[in-house]
Amino acid sequence: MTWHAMDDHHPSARLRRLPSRMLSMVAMQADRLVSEGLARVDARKWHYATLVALNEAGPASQAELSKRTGIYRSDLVAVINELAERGFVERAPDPYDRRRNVVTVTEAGRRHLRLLDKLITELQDDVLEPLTQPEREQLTDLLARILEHHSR
Amino acid sequence: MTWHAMDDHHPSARLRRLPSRMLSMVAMQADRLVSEGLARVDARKWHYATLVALNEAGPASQAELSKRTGIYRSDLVAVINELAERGFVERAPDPYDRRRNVVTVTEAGRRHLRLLDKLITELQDDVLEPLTQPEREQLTDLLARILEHHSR
DNA sequence: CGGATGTCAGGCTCACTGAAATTC
DNA sequence: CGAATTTCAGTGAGCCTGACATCC
Repeated sequence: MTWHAMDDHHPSARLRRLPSRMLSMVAMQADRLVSEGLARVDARKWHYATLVALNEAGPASQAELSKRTGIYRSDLVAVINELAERGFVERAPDPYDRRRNVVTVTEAGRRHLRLLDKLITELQDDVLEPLTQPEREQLTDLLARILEHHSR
Repeated sequence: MTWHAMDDHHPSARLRRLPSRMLSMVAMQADRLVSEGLARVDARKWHYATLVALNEAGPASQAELSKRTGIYRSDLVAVINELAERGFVERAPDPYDRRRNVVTVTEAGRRHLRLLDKLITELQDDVLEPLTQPEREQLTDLLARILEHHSR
């Protein structure tokens, strides 16, 4: 839905506690915090997702990366372009399967990932600030169960 | 971020438990369920939000409705158009303040809202299916606190 | 005058589709 | 051949800005 800042607004009681609506709004708040935080170091969420995937499971084709990160194959092109421009990954044709590109993290990429990891951790902390540690775990558990349930 | 169905994919462990990412994904799942459900009766989320707001607090100007629902005042125009086309609301110039329109629910609108209310309740149930009742309350409580915290 | 209101015309991002070209 | 891969072009929705005319 289209909600702007609800600072001084008074949505109806029925709307205020609608789970799907709250999920949208909280997701939007979280997204904003994370995106703005990452923008301060000229990064985007996808950069982080891609670098994490590459770092944890090694070099991969773009199709493989798409599966690991959940980014669409068609959108991954631009992400890899951006990361390559910044020198964080290298894209080279796969000699064993010439349809593919092999994407590899560079040393600069690994350095950048360490920075992003720190930043992301802080930003998650900002998002969840009002919750205690056990509450945060509760939230992620509940979300994980919903997520898994709707992914068959 | 851009995630498609993650049925058979294996996102890295670090990504899988990222709160902001989980929030985005669950919100997207919920949004999809709700939007598809509402589409079956030719309705959109905004229709519901607007009808609820009108029904609970009475006729209002579009600016007032924007505050109640969180829909941008520029986007509300189209929503009111759609609801008016379907005969669910009436838009009339306010005789006491000629800048404004007064938007009023019709009887058909009230009937439609009762239908939507039933539908929305079922859809929330679908979204939260894997959770027990106390867990659902826990989730909405946690979300409400985050929401409120980031709205100053 | 400053400020609110309804409206329109865009902006940008995001999720997603489709198709073409190449290679397996 | 059918299937997979990269890439590009484009759609449609959602969020948001800006501007204009009108009226308080």
